[in-house]
Amino acid sequence: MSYIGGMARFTHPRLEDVPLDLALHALADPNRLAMVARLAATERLSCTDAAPCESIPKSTLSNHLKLLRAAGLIETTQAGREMINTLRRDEFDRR
Amino acid sequence: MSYIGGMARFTHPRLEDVPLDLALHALADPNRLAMVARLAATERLSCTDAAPCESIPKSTLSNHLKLLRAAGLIETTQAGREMINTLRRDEFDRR
DNA sequence: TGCAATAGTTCAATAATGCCGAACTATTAA
DNA sequence: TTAATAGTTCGGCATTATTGAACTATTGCA
Repeated sequence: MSYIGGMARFTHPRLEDVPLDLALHALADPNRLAMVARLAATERLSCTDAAPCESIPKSTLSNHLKLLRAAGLIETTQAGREMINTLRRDEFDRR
Repeated sequence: MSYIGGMARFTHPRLEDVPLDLALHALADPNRLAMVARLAATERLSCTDAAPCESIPKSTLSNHLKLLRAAGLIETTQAGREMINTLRRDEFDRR
């Protein structure tokens, strides 16, 4: 039994619950900013593919994405063993 | 001998020399964000008057303003024994 | 003048955050 | 069932931030 594009596992905040300084903090890092730029250009990137460069360890990458998620900037859904990330443009544009 | 509104003592970066993530970092703090909001509303505030609340020690306050200055967001000039801060709106609007 | 008061800066120590390796979970493929 | 892939979690080290104390600069006043 398998299901595709699972709902699961990640919680996303309502935009009105994210304080502005939290969103700014998430963007206030060169690597995270680059990741957001990639997402803005590409839409739908796995965790690994979102990486701005090879040298960043996957635990750090995972943590960056967690922060961006908590800031309401990205949405993550599971597809197979990959975690697909997309930009939440509504949020991004509104700020 | 006394002079008014001295040039002195603080260096301000050229806007094009400030990386975006540095500017975002400066804003990514609730207290600094509140200070910028006060400056946006009031224009011309001394260090002490820019404080978002009483409980913040002056050394911290001074440090916050130094960061905002380094981020190109505010301009500081000396007037007597007060340091007058103003928002650099050009920068603020451009970002 | 000189002394006290005011406004803010600097510095060093502690407190708080962030990064990353290692171990772990989940899913798919063979 | 075993191995490989994709990512998460956690604990410890490293980097940053906060802040009290000492200092500098300017002004007011006796």
